[in-house]
Amino acid sequence: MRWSSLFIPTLREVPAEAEVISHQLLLRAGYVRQLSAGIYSYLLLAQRSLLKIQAIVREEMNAIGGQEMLLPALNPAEVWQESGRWDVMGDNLFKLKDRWQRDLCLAMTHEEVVTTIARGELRSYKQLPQIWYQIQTKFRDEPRPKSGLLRVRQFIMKDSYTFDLDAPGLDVAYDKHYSAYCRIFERCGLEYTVVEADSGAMGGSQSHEFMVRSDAGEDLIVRCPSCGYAANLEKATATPSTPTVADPDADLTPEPFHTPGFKTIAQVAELTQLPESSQMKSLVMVADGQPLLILVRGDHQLSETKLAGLTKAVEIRPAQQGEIVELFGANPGSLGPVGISGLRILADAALQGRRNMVAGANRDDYHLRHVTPGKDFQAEYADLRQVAAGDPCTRCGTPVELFKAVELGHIFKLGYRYSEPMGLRVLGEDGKEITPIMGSYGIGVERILTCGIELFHDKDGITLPLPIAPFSVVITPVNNADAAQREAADLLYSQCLQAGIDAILDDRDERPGVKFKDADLVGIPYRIVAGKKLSEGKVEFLDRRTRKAEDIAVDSVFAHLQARLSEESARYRNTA
RNA sequence: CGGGGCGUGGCUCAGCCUGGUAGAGUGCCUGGUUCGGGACCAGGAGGCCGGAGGUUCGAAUCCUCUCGCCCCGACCA
Repeated sequence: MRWSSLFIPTLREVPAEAEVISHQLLLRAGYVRQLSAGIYSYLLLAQRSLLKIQAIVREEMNAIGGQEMLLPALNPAEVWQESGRWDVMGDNLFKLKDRWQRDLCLAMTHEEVVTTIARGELRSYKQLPQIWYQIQTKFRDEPRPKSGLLRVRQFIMKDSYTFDLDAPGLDVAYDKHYSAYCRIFERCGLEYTVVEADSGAMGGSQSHEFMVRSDAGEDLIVRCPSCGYAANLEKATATPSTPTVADPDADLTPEPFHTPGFKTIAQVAELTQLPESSQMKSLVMVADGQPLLILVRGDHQLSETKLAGLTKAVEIRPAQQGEIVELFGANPGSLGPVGISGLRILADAALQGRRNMVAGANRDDYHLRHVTPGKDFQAEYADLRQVAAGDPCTRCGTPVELFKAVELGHIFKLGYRYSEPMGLRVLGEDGKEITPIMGSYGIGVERILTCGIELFHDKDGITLPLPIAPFSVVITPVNNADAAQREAADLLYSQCLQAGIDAILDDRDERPGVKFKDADLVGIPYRIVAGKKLSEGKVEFLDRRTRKAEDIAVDSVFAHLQARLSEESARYRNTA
């Protein structure tokens, strides 16, 4: 393509609304324009890159036997009501009415639709397994769209769904997706981590997320640098660090002491000269209307995800002050487990076996010392705490690290969550009805582009990996008015076209500086410049990432380019 | 939904406090000179100052309401 006739609106300055680097560069490099909060137009460059990403996804999905479909984005309310998600998804589901006032929604995923198709058509065990997928626009009314293309209300997703006869069959489908996803992200040139993920309150036995480390990310990942254990913080486990001070080794009785105005764990630690790890933190949560007393060690944080998983509650919220006073007769800051009855008490496993700790006295401005779990109160113990950086890894004892990441893909064993209630049945070999077991698997297509930019950029702009860059090579005559330069560039450009190389010819009537800056900004992996050394029969060949430039004879530069391209492409394929 | 910030030519912003004919840089158009890292000279186009209402002789500026965008939190397949 000839740059002079393309719409590539690059900007010199960073638009004020963009804060994360990928967002800034997507705007500056003319890839996207924003239409509204969380709604973007993908211009030429973004679309070219996204199409390359989709081609890779498609190839790998086809390679595991995936069958590509295209399902409707506009769905009738009925199927969502049938699965229960019409209500469960709440405001996140875009809902609308047609001219007859019938309820419709814009689909955020397609479990309901594929299950509807499957139950209408699948009759026999002989038809299983099935892997169905699509690459399609999804809609989610996010409460807070942000960070450019990272969290948006309309986005492209590759979503696939598998139907199997039994759990071992699902394992096979799941493993196929796992390895296909690895190949996809490797072929896109991304550095990623696979982590164990929370499978949610909706059941399901196993789930992995494919994450790219980035400060722009919204997820926190726990990883052991030694044994490779990696999990989403929501689900991660680790050994609690040893309490800073050992518990008093005696059979002591709880004893109140005055703590006027000392409400936080830190303040009480200051007063008692005992570390936070010697205290019990009491939190009151309301799970589906049921109040619960939650205990964690003073220096630990409650994981609401783990609590939700344990209680199977749909809605969990902190109790309000009024509710707390009614239940405990004291205000937050002086709450504790001693003397509480008629209330379910859940304690984090790290408190089991501890003795003589400090807790609130359920009387304003008083705490208790010498509180021993199991003796002074009874509780159910479970893993409820959020892992902290530096906690010893459960497997190998190495301190774990914590980092932010962006979720690129999520694979999920659904189990019978949809097939059972929606009545998907096939006949088995023995003539009896079987409910197929399902899996669902998603990849955020724009997130591959966005993470590619987050990972690969420098002060001059984008340095996307070759497989997902919008063009492979830019050919730049320094001065387009110079006939020799223009003709050399033209020749090379037409050679590229004939060879199927994705080249762009910068034939704009601009000064060289402008063309170089733009080429750097939009991130084309290779640049060939026809300039003043053309009179000596040489052109410059430049690698965008390394900035290495070499002078090459005009008549061999095309061969050189071909060699570099195939060498570079091979890098991404060989690792797969 | 709670907290904060911002809406002024395409982009970045000044002007607002202390009301009095709307500015700069950059980009864009025309002509000329220039041509290896965002050139220079000259001329020019482009803005209901987010919207509505109010105060005032007079509002970008003061007041009220409202809409939009961004950030933090809440929320969140």
